[in-house]
Amino acid sequence: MTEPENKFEEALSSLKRERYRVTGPRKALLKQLVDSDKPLAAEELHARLGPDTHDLVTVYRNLETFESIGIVIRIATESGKSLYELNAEEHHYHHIICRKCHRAEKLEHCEVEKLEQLAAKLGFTEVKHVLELYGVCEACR
Amino acid sequence: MTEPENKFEEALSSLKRERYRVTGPRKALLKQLVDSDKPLAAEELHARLGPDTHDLVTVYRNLETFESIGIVIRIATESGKSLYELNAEEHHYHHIICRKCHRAEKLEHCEVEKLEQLAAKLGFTEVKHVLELYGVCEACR
DNA sequence: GTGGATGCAAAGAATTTGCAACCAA
DNA sequence: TTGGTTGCAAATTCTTTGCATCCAC
Repeated sequence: MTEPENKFEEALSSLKRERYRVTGPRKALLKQLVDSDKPLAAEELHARLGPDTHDLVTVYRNLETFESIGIVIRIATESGKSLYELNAEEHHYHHIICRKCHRAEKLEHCEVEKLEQLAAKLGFTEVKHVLELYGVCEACR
Repeated sequence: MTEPENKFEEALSSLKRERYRVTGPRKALLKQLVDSDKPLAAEELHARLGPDTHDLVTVYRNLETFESIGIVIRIATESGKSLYELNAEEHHYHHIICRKCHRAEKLEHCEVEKLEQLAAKLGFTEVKHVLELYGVCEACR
C-alpha cells in the first residue's frame, strides 16, 4: 500500500506531466481524495474543503480533469449520482454500498476478467467495467 | 427463452397480483419493454411510444412501479442516467455498452457470487449488484 | 362511486457551460 | 506575459413532486 504522502506527490507529478497547472484548489481537492478511505460525491468533497473556500464547479471540473489523467476513478451509483476516489493502480477492487446510509466498503478481488474477454470477442476495445454491490449494512438493519 | 407474448402477459399478471391497475399507458410501456432487446432510457421509451401519446412523467412513474414489483430492472450507467429493461428472471446477465454509440449487448454468465458472499460476511443483507462493461464497439472504431 | 393513475406545470438535484477576472508557469 | 483556471451565474439534463382531472375496478 502506497503511503498517503506518496499518493499525493504521485498525483501532482501526473498533473505536471500532463501540463496541467498545480493550483490551490487542485492541491486541496487531491488532499481530500488522498485522505478519504471511501469514494465521495462531488458535493461531499466540496463540503470537506470548507464550502466557502472553493467553488463546487471547480470541484467538478477538476474531478473531470483528474479522471481524464487517470488520477481519479468515477463510480456511477444506483441513485444516479457519481462518487469519486483516488485511482488505486496497485490492484483492482469494488465496493459494497449500503442503500440506507450510503457507506461504502471495499471488496477485494474481482472476477470480471472473463466477461471482459467475452466483450473483446464481440469486437469491443478499451473495455472497462463498473461493478458496485448494494445491500443494507448491519447498523442500518 | 420465454416468448414475447408470455412476457407481456406475465407482466400484466404481476401488476394485477400487486393490485395495480392495468391502464393504457402501462400496457403500451410494457409492450415497448417486451419488444426491446436492449435496455432503454426513459426518454427513449417515451419517444418509442410516440411522444404525443403519453407523458414522460407517466413513463417515469410506471418504470418505478414496475421496478418495485420486479417486472423491470434499472441500470445506472456511466453517464449518470438510467436504463430500463424487462427483468429476465430466468437467468442473470450483464451488458457491454459502447461509450460512443451507447449500444448495449448482452453478456451471459456472471461470476459475482463470490463478491456477494463476501459482502454477506461483512454483515450486509439484501445484497444486489450492478455490473456494466464499457468499451468501444467495432463500428465506432 | 372511488381511489389509484394520468397529464401538465413546476420544482429539484446533479452536473455542465459561458464569460470575465485571475494567477501559475 | 499569457493561456490555463477559477468563481459566479445561468443553463442543461434527468428525474421527482403537486394537484386537478380522469378512468379502471
